[in-house]
Amino acid sequence: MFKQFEEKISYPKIEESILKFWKENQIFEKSISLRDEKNSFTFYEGPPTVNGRPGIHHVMARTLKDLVCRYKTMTGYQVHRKAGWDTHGLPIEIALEKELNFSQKSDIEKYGVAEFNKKAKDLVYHHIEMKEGWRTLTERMGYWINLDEAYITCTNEYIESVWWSLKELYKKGLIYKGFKIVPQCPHCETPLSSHELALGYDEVNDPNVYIKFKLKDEDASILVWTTTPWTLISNVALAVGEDIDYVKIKTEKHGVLYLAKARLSVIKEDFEIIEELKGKALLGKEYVPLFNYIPVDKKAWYVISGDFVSTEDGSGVVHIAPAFGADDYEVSKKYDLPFIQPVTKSGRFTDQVTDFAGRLVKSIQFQTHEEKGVDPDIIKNLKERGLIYRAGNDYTHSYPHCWRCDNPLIYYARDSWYIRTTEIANRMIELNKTINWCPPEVGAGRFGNWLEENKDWSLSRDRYWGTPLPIWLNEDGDMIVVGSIEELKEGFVERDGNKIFVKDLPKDEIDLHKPFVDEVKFEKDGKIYTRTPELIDVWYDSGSMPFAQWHYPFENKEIFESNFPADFICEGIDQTRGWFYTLHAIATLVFDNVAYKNLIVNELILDKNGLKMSKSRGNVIDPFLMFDKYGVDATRWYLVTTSPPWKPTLFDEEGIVEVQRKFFGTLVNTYNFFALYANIDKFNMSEEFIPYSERPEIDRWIISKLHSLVKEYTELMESYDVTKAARQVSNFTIDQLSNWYVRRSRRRFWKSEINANKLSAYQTLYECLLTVTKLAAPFAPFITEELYQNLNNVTKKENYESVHLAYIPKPKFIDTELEEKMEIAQRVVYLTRSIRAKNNLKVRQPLLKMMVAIDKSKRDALSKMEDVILEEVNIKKLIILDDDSSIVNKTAKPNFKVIGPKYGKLVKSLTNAIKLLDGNSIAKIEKEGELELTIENEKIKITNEDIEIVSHEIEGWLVESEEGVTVAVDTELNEDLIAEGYAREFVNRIQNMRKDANFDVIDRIKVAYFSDQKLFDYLNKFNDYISNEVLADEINFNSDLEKGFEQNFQIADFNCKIIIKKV
RNA sequence: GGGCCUGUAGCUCAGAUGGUUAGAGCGCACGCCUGAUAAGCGUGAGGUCAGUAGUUCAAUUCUACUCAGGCCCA
Repeated sequence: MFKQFEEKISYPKIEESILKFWKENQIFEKSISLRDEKNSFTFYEGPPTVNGRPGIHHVMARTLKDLVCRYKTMTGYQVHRKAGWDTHGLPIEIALEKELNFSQKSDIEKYGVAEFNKKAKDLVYHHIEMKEGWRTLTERMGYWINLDEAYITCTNEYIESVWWSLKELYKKGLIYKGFKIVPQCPHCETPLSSHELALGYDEVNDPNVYIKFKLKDEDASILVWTTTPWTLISNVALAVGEDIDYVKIKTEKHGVLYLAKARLSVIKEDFEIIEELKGKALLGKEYVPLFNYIPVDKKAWYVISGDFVSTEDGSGVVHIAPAFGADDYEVSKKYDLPFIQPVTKSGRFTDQVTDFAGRLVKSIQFQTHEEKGVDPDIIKNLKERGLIYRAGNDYTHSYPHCWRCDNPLIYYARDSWYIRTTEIANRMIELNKTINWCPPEVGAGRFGNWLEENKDWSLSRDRYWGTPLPIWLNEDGDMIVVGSIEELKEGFVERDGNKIFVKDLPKDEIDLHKPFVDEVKFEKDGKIYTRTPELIDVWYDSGSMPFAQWHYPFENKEIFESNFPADFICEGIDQTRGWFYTLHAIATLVFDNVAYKNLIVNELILDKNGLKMSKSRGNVIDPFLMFDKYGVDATRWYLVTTSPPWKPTLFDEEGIVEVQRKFFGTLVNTYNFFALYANIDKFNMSEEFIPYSERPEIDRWIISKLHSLVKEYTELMESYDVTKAARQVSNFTIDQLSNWYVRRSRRRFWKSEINANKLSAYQTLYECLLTVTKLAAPFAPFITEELYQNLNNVTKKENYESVHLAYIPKPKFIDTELEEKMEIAQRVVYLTRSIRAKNNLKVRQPLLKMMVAIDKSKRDALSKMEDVILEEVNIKKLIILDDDSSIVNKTAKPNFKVIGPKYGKLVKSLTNAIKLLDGNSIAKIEKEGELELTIENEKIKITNEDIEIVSHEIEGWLVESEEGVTVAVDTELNEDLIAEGYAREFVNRIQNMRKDANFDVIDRIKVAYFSDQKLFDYLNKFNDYISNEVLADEINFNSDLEKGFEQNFQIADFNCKIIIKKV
């Protein structure tokens, strides 16, 4: 027996039981072990940072990852997939600082690095395993990935692989220490890399200040604009553009000022232009420094030239502080300007800056409190000295913020370690061209541009919880780079004044983290090497996962080699400069290869109003809530089908409801219909298989449609267009299978004894259901499993334990001609229904005849579909009209695609001429294939191809027309038709009563009714028909049935009481 | 300021190698059908395909610019 679904299905409940089934039978494990290892498809899991709870956007990315892997499995590939967790770095440290109530970085030192790191490790493991955490989400949503052998970035093995790769880079001369302007987070007291910078731009209001720099040798000032007043203390020069036009103006209040002519709009008072001059003329002018806290050793405070100066904002003069800007630093080297660095790595002024010593340069939000920056006080100071032209705090722009603590960054000159990625930038660009990006524009555009502007990778971080930079230095700056634990063992530690070699330490004391690694020292040629204290960028960790997840090259050499590069990865667009970049950069650096061949980029998920989801707006969607309400399948299906992954998705719960009702509801309903009748007929696919060629037209049609679907689906999936693939499955199920095939074929299931025709219907519907189930399986893994089990457990046609171990079938029976035929039939039916609807003619009322005018080439197809059409529209006779039929009025329409290229400019006049052609001329073209016309004094022979002939009305009939098909319906009724209509009404009432009375579909009944004699006269003619339809053994007029089920009706003008009773 | 994407019905989205009637679902109104039945189907209202200019016999589609929104970069 096929299992029937209850009327009210609880999808979440089914999903729970499927999860159990998978677990007990190890289906996931089998989906890998049962596939040929030589036919592998490699997927890399981008490790989420295990920090806090997962959200709906994680469900999106994980659905895409999962469905591609499941699909590949179902096409025969072996798809290994290791989960991974990103466990190092600032996000974890910050979460922990919060927990420990620390307010600044130095608290960690006070607390003890060893203890801090131990806590960090505990925290990440807790986040992985906690309730409603990562493991729960992954399992509940059916994301199949190996969680038990996940790679975890904070293990010794992982770090050792990372170290190995760094040593490889060192050997290639790609690692160096440099003094550069870097984005520095004063809160976290660490530099960030440019890709981290990309993660944290925010719209903010900054100071908008115009300052007067007094010139030494004339009574005038240069007007300078800045948004960072705190950098003025380090000012050493002013830059102008040599070719920019400047003006010298006189004002009442502020005296004589120099500024760019194009920026005069900043002067809000009356002024007089005294002189116009080029920037060149200003070069060398000396000015009085604003501050002199710090003595300088070189010539400073004069006007220099800078090609970066623009007149787009400000005053057209840029103040130069070499310690705080990349342009400033570069130009200062060119002019040999002094370097003033009065700010510490934590963003505070040094004691040298007496008035502001210890003050923060920017406001910072600490865990416990906010501390204000120094800008307002500097402005106040300058104002008191009359040096401010104008000061506000209203300059709105996007400014980089720390991606984890949200505080504004400062550009800051300092020492740090770099990877020379610029050396392989061209190679990265080249390799990138071989990657299949979905969508392509992100790869060519966003990522491509990024590669072209490549800067060296700022690798080091001044933090605690992360992979240590494996570099040891001696006092001369000579370095040792450690590439493995073996090499580390050559070092020693000092314990109680004793020197102990690392190799002699117990194994569990060797922890590739701070503070242990800092203890280790090396001795070479009599010199002592100590570790440089920095960690590496956490993004380097995740970018190393292709090899580090396998502890390569220390173990698993073959596995790594056969699984590199990945065939497929999939992450959010925010990873363009994150993981996508670090994977690509490291693969290019270490292996001179790509790290992935195909990738799907997914966009943000917004709320239904298009706003970003955020806790403060309260519009965050909890994935677990969706799962409990609608189930995982509907949520997954909705996310994938509502818009392509690479377009922002507006998340609307209503959408899930609709998906569930329309697609899943229809699919399950269709299955239930099948199960109902198959059970009655004891059908189980053990019957003789009826070859497609011997099946009725409608069966061959749906089979052909099904196989066309498989073909299209496969093509789309192969090109990673998963949204379209799923939409096709849904359209087929709803429109073709349910609304046409099943509806058209219903009678075959519920009528008559079992014969070839009925068997054919069962076999056809079974195949459709089974195939649709398989196609939908990667997207909706649960309900498809349930359906597959229900179908296959009875028939035992396949011996796969799970739909996910089955194979996507190959399309083999496609009959395009037949599909086209049915399309014509469907069009005729729709047109006919439209006529009936417009004229209020119920379908239950049979009509005598209809006529169809259609192009010659399609007449044959139409006549083959006659039965389907007539039955569907309840009309007795179909007349297909010939060309020379005089009842059709024909006009001609130009076929622009043909005449356009042929006649060019004549098209306009020709169009008019064609539209004016009369019936005779059209008939002539139809008969002779051509007609001569004179257009603008040119003789033109138009042929059949040049025009399209449209039949648009039939005299005296109700007519509808569309795309070259014209349908006309004869609405005249006679007594027989009326009688038959009544009989149908009567049947309909009884069927409804059977339903209301809860009779079984196969129960036989007796019928009795009371009504007008006239109605009886009509109905009596159709007694056999009625009995047959309602399974009645007898029908009696004007008699009663004891204890029968009775109801009163109105049939046309007659009142009627009907009583039915089971036999 | 630069790059990329988006702009089609009240809403969510399709589509068109440029061809004269631009589609679907949801919502609304009115019908219909129903032995799958708390489904289904049809009809109707609703669109200057963001705007302007250009290329073309023909532009919603191609090009340029403008406007609006998003993401990214400076």
